[in-house]
Amino acid sequence: MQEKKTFYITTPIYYPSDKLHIGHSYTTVACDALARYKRLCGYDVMFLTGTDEHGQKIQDKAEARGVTPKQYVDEIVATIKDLWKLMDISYDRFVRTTDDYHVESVQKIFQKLYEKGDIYKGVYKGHYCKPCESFWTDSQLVDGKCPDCGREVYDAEEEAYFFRISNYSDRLLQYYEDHPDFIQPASRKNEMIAFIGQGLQDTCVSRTSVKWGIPVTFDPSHTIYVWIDALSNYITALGYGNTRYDDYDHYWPADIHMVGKEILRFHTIIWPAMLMALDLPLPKKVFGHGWVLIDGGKMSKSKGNIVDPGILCGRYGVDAIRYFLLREIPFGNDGVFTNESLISRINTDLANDLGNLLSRTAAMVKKYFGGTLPAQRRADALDDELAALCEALPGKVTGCMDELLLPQALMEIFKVVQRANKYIDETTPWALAKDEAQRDRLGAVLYNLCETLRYVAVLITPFLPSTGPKIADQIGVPAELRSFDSLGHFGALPAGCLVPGGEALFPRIDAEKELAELAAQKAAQEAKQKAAEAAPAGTSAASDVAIEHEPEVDYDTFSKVEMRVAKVTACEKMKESRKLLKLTVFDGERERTILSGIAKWYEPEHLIGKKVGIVANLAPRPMMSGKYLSEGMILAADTEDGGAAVFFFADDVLPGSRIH
RNA sequence: CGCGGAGUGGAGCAGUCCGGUAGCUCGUCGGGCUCAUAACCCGAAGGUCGUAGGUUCAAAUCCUGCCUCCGCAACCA
Repeated sequence: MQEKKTFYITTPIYYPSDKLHIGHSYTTVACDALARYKRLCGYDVMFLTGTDEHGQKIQDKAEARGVTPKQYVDEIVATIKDLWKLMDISYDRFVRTTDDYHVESVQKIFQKLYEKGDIYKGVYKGHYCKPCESFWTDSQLVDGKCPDCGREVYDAEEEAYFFRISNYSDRLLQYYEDHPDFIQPASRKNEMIAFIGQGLQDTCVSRTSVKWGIPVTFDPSHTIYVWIDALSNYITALGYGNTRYDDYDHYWPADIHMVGKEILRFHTIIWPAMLMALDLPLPKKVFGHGWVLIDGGKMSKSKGNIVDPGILCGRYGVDAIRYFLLREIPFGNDGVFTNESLISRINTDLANDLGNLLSRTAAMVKKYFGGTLPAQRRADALDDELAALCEALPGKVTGCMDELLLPQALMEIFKVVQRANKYIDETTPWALAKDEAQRDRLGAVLYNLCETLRYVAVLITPFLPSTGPKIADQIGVPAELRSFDSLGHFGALPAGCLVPGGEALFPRIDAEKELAELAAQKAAQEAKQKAAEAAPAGTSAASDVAIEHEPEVDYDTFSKVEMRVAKVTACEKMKESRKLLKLTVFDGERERTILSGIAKWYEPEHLIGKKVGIVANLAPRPMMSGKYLSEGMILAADTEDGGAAVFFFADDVLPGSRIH
């Protein structure tokens, strides 16, 4: 017996420092559809996802919460697995970078690269400020002195391990040339080539300052930094360097690494270089997909526009959300999520076209034939186009999937749905039903519709895993006719099959009402939030803005922050920056310079003469590679649109007054 | 001159590599049908393809300048 062809596909491993949002769902759902499709086509599929659990940020968050880092990530990983279960993600394996076997493998990989000379112990040459216990590079110094305290610094070195990636520039470029499909979409390939062209710096692959990480075996004061730890998950999860799994030889190299465009560089430069250094084959394809944008911008907490996939699935159904993501986001580009477009997709495609086609077909079989299709059928030339379209569909969808054109694959399926709706108009079954002589013809028409729906049901299942079987159930498709192979020729559905029908697949949404309700919910949440802000002691349990809290501080700690009123004496735009305004303020004693990222929302002339709040004892900060020094911070709040609102004080407040 | 993307009917996009009647989805308008989830089917209107020049028999498409928007990087202490 011939061995099945394998297909290995991976998502990035996600960083569990927060709840996942719709963007993570997008990546994962896309991989899931591909994995399911390949399984349907008979491939031996390995679909890997997981979490990247080390690093400073997790360490900090855990500390703030008063739990160990492991406890912290365990909790979040549980919610991630719940989300994937909810979203019908059929992953075969879930790798965590804190898993023992992964740790063991990563340590071996690090050691091997070190022994080969691809990792070497190097130093950051720089400058050390003893009182501040801080390490600075040349560019960070201000006038050759410590940027924090302005004191003298010593020449010093901090040790770290480096990966000799510079050695691999030429081989990487050569590989791109020999494998034109390695980086997808092609437009991003040029970016990567340009990046390498600038010259690759050896990458720092260890930290001494981060404790929450995998220790370097032969030098335990170092932990392994993200690249080697995280990227290698794609092979450790197959058992490379460990005994937990044993299918590295079976599945590697990966067919597709699916990643967001922001991490494409690491997957097409660092990761292949690592594999070259390990003398391992490279993945066949790295696909950098676009982002799910909200109202034309990136999701961000300060904008309060994080879309929670769990809530959406609860409201509209998992398959509706999966459909939207897979259909609406163009191949390799960014796509925009709005409630309007989501509802519109659900109504027009899923409810009107697909759901209604099933509903009207099942209703007619029931009405005219009591729910059982007759064996007596009379064909007509009108049927040919529909049948031909169905028979061509599996090939078309496969073609799209091989090219990773997921929206196009769905469009092909829906073309058939639309053709079937048109077929009903052409054949007018309700007219045939009035003429007893046309009974055979009517039977054929309804049979063809059921058979068309069978094709649709089978092929749509990888995208909409619960809708496909629901369609098949409603037209009584036997189990053996739900396979890809059963789509060989149009007409396989047995005669006399029972068509039970059922509930509407996707109830139509009253868009106006729904949008009004969503708006009302949003307003209610905002009001709740405002109320919570007005009453600081109150608990704001529900809010669509994820509020991140700092650990509680005592009064002494708070009083260490010296906030004062200052008068803006001068203010100008900076030609080097679009975001920064350079303000000169009088703080009661002296004038100081503060750079503030509010240029987008304030004109300099509107600020001059105003009294603003500043943090007066914030350590001065060199900016723009040390060209400027910012001596403090202007108090401002985030606005709804992601902008900033500066606090202004009344005329009778004197510059220098303390703010408590 | 830091890097990159984008500007096409009301909205969102394709077409641009390889010049030759400007296409799709939604929306609007008109018609048809009544099996169905006020769903389905047919038809129409609507665009000087950001802008100014250039190359050409011919430019959304190639070249040059300019304008606007958006990411990224330096940076928002």
